[in-house]
Amino acid sequence: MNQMMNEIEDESLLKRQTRSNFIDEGNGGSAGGVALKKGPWTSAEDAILVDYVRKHGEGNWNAVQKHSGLSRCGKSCRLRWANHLRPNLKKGAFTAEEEQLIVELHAKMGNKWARMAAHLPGRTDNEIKNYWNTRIKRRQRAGLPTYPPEVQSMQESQHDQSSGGINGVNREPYDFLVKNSNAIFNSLKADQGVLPYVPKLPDISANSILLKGLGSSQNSNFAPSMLPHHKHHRESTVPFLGSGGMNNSGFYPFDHVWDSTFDTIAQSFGMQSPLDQCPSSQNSLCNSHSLSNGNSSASKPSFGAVKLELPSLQYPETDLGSWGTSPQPPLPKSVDVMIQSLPPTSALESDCSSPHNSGLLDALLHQAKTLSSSKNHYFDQSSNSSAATPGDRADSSTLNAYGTEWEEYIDPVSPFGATSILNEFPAVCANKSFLDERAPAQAQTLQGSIVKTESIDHDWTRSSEDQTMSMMNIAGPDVYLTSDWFEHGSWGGKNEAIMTDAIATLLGNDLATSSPSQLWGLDSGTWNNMPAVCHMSDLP
DNA sequence: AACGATGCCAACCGCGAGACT
DNA sequence: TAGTCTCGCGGTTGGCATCGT
Repeated sequence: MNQMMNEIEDESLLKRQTRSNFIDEGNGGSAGGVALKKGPWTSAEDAILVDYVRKHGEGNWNAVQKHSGLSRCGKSCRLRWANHLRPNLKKGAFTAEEEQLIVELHAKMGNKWARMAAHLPGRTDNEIKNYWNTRIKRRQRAGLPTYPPEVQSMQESQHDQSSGGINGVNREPYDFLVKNSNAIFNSLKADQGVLPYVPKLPDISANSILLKGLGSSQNSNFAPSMLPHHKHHRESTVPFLGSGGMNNSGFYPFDHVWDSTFDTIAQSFGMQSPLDQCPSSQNSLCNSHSLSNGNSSASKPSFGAVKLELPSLQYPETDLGSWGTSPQPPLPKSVDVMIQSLPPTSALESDCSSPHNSGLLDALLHQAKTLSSSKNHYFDQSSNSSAATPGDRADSSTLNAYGTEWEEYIDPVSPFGATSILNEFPAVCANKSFLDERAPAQAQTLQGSIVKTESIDHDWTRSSEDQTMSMMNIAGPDVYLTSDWFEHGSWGGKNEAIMTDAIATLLGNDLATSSPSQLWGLDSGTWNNMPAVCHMSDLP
């Protein structure tokens, strides 16, 4: 099977390479007399680079060319690694939530793509930049303002509230942060052993950070600290989470910090965010997420559109099994058929799926509303969850910065309407164990964090709110985050049997047969001997 | 079916900042 | 302290895919 896949992929690679005449060895400059290659990367080069990073870790990129024989400059290697090869990259179309966040972040930061990427775990600055540029072009062509009115007013309100924040009226989010961020930080610290690309977190408590500088930009934004940007101080003057970043409710920044943090944590464990749950009750459909072509641009239905996320099109034959990619299950033909036949009205399209379809601006407005609503709803419903504390719930109302209305979701004419979804996709909404439903999505990410679910998740969550939200209370990722199983470092490889059992419980036996050590390409001995916290350079 | 416009993506380039010598 | 190295960021370009006419 793998061989067949590789052959197919090789063919497409060859085709691509032939098309692009990519090798430009003559112009690539030289290092030490060796002509440096430019243009698209081959799978062989990828393999070399991956192997090098596995052995030596990230950094010292110029040494890659010297020591690995790769005819690429260090810059090129770094770029390739950061944008395509590093683990936990989220590929594919931006979710509506991410799009919304990008707009908001850009309103705050401008063209600071790297900083924006820090708030979008798994996304690269290049991706965001490309997205923004095309989006701006589109909007400018349409004669629309760069930012939706909500975002613009939010910007204005930030200035108005520059004296607000922790000492201001709205202290609740801060209290919540203090209460819960230590747990998050602890989780992240433990996570470092599992997630190769989560850099070392400073050994400080979130509490101290919050106390020291929630109002100061330097420390308040801990999302970037989870990323390997060692020089964040460079542009640390732009407030994001700090008091200057508060909106009218004072809760907006935390909303995003939570999203970002949660996403990071969830991704580290191959889980989806609460808004990104694999909703399907049919494993086939869920599995299809990892296999169908989900390269769903804004112009395509994104319902259930998730693709097998190869690091790139040029990445067909690199054996990344040791990086967490286990052989993918066979693709049921019916899955593709089903997905391709999905009517466009079900899509959570970024540009034109608003109920009114009156244009880009309306679509963005609609997005903002729906996203806000979904967040509110999740937090409201998951009252028993450790992820949704009373503070959360209390402040969920303040998430209504965009004047959201839950009723939109059950609007029968809305593309997000519960009835329409239920009617059109009965398989999606068939009743089944929530654990069973969640399993495939989690499994996909566990196998390498290279697949993701897309807006299908939002749609389904809304459409089957009653049953699913209650299930989330016991099955949400927060449960795992706060479990002893996690805290005590089982993920770090202390006990593979426990790990495997846990995965079996969570994912079902099929997927759990890939043990953690297998997922990481380690023999069980190595796995068991690994420290609870390890780093990529520790991996063989 | 052909063609142009547009979208999307990957990669390169130049520059600046910090680290190192 | 100055020069060099390394890294990361943002801007830009080029090529393929897709869409619309």
